[in-house]
Amino acid sequence: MNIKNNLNLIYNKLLETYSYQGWWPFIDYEGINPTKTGAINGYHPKDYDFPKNEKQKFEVIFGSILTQNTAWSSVEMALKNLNKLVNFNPESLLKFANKNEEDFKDAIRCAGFVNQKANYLKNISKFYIDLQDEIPSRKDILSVKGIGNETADSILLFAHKQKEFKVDAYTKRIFSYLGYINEKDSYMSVKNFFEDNFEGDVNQYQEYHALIVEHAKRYYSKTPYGVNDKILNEFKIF
DNA sequence: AACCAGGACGTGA
DNA sequence: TCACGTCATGGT
Repeated sequence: MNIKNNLNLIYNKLLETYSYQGWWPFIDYEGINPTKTGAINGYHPKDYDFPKNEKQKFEVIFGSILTQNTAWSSVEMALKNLNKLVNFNPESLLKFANKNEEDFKDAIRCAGFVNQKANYLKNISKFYIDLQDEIPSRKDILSVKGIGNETADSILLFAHKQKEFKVDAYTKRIFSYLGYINEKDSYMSVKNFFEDNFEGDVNQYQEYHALIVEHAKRYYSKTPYGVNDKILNEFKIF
């Protein structure tokens, strides 16, 4: 059993099944991918040249925080609300959040955890205002309160196009079901597993994560996870 | 009406 | 380290 090869074979299988996912979605970009579950706008299949500007970069960064344990449809509404109140840059957000705390919270309330996320958005904004370099280190991003492993990789991979594999609950469900990892493995061990064994560039890192989400939404959202997953059944290794 | 959603943090063992 | 409670809201 060649695990290293299997991670690439699984990637190919998912890509063949669902095609290009066009992540990260943007609220002001009209892409089309009718096969995707949930929202169909904002995705840009097969185009990896994002973010195209600073505004989109911070849309990814703010969205990465807003989507913590939250459905994307809710995040999309929050971003649309926010877009009417502030420009997607750290100075604008921080200024508005401090002067109009309640309006700011009302805008993002639909994404849940409003009190926490309001603070997290202000924290990351301060971080980028003070940032000296163009691209922050993973360690420095993690020092921001509200940015954990997954959000850090989300920001690095989709906002800064850094080759960091993003792991989420779906990733663990699929690959523990198939027998490649254990459900309770640490974030970093799963991340390292993919980075050591999946051969792909930064665009394929983005695509793999998006494909995992698409696949997991269909077969790994209800327990027992994976029982109806016939697509990846051939890759089970136990 | 319980359960889940593209997690992170604080606490106590 | 690690398991567990908490954080909020909307959809199914």
